[in-house]
Amino acid sequence: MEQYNAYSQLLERTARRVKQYAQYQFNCQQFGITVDQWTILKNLNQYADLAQKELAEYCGKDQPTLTRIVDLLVGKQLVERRPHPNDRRSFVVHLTPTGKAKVETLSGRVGSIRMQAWKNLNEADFEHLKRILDTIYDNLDVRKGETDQVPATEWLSDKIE
Amino acid sequence: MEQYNAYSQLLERTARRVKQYAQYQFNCQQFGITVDQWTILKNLNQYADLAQKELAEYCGKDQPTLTRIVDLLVGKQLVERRPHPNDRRSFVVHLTPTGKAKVETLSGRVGSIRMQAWKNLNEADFEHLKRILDTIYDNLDVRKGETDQVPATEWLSDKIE
DNA sequence: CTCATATATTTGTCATACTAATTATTATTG
DNA sequence: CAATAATAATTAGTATGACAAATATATGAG
Repeated sequence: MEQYNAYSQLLERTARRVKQYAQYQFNCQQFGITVDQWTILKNLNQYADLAQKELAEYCGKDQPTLTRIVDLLVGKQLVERRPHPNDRRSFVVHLTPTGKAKVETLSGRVGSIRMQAWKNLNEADFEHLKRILDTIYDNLDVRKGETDQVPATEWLSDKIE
Repeated sequence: MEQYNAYSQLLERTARRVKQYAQYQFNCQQFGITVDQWTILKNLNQYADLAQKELAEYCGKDQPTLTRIVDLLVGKQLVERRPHPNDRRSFVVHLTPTGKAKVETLSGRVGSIRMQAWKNLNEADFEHLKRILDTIYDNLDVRKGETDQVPATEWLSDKIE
């Protein structure tokens, strides 16, 4: 039973290092944003003008966290909040021209940075990993069946189109 | 190249859920500590009276983070700082009787909680996962060769003895 | 239509991660 | 031995994550 604790820690430790490595490279190369901020910009560029709730869903963040990241991006003038056409409770987040330019400039460089993690691994490894992580994710759904969240599997395939 | 970004996010998202699920159960069952605090107690119980730097290494935390977690555990009277016998810069962290009792009480229950993540997976999956995560971890060693850190593989095998 | 309920966002609080800088002490070098 | 460099721990600042509560608006039941 002990080993499950160790596996969990291994997973967390690896994820932390992946993020830390990316952030380190972002800093060295003076991207001027954090890895999480990049995630927001990336998704906005892909899907364009999402409400914050949707954006949070796509980015895998909760709403308070998203609000704060959007605040920072607004401060950097990379995105702006626009009123939602049908719902005055809601905002649509829009990439500014500066933001769009940043996505386009950095896209390839982020890709190279991310790639570093996956050296020495092959397609079969990716498939294994994807299946295993999806299984874990679904094992831990606290509110199973109650919500309309995107199943783990679809979520990923959406990203890599 | 895009897919590497998505894999990284998948990994982070899964790790986050594993931690969140465990913390949720800790809270429901009123363990009175966080998952990260548990990691410290667990390692102290296993290795006994480590200097903070060593403890940080074993737990996969950096030193500032460890300092703060130890502060919280001292506040809960689960551990205490003792002077290091040979080095006055350093402290040794010691499990109090209360702390030791807590580790013993919770050990099995934490194991059960952790196990939940790994349902529907078999030994081969664990082996794959371990190998893949270790590969990633070693791919991202920023200061390769410069430090005496524990290689990924040994780190895990140490935990599950 | 009105009231109760649900939803989108924000704010607050605590815990953790990373970086840089500070302090006290130890180790090294000339 | 004295000056310098290295190390253990701490502190400070910023960002993120989880959760609870507050606010404004929308929706649904009667």
